Amino acid sequence: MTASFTRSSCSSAVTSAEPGARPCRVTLDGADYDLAATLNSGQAFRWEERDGWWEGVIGRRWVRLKTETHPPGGEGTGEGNSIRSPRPCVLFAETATPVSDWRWLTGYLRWEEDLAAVLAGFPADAPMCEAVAACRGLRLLRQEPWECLASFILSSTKQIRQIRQIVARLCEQFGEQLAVPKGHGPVYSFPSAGRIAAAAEAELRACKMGFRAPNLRAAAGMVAAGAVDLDGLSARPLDEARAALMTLPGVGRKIADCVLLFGCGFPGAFPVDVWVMKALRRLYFPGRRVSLERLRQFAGGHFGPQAGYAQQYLFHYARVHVKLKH
DNA sequence: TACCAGGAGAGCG
DNA sequence: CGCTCTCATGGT
Repeated sequence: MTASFTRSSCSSAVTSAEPGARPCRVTLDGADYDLAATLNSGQAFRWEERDGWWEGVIGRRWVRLKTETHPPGGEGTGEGNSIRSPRPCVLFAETATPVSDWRWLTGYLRWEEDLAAVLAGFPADAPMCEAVAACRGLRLLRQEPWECLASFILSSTKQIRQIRQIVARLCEQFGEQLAVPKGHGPVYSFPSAGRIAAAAEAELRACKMGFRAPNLRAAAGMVAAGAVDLDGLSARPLDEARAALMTLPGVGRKIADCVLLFGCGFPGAFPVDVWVMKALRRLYFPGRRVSLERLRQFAGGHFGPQAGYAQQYLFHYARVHVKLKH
């Protein structure tokens, strides 16, 4: 099942003297997409919920999103949570400027990905079944590699909430202002590697990124100079791409795997952070001492070709579970 | 107050 | 190899 049915409406006036200010809408059909879980599960850091919409920036476009999910059997089917029956889901999207081709959006969201096929590749053990049941509709995104890389260089030993604040300051300070509909506050593009490389370390530290500032600046310089070709990574073998990323300062195994999974489309990349580490130990090795490297080894063999997707379910499941306790 | 946060990298035995 | 320490900042 793919989301092939598209309805869109744009103002066709192209000669307007006002840059922006002409909203454009589209409606896309799909299935099983939890926008809140997906945009708020520590993959991307620029989405905010306002008035029932998720507002954010993709590339150089402001956009806001909303979904409506319909139960497949109509009324009277109760809360039956059968994994086997996908729930139809409609996406509403609005931009500030005219759009004729929406692939930049469907690609970012992986809107047309067959989630059931992905889930079918997960191991059928109890922990994964629980995670899948608890995080229905959770998706991976396909982000721009540079924004993903820079964001995760800033992520080390930071809470997700703070990563968002730092990224917001960085964009406000060094990004370019984008068109928004009337009544909305200003938004900014994610600054290019060249722009960040040209900034002084003190300017970056003013964004409250602390000791990560020299790493971000140096990594930006290497990317801007072509020392690491981010857009070429997806065509290389996983191990090679990872090694290339790890030549960048501030990029170790975990952050490299985040970029490979969220930005470069490697489905087998499996980032192990403190949350996933705790989840793996508690769910699969209770009462035993297992090293980080051993956990990675286990994950690579146990979760199959969609290991990265499984990791996102474990991560989100672990975080939501902790939040429920408070 | 003490501890933790989607870590990395250096120094040590 | 595996362990420990530090880095900067804000939230609980």
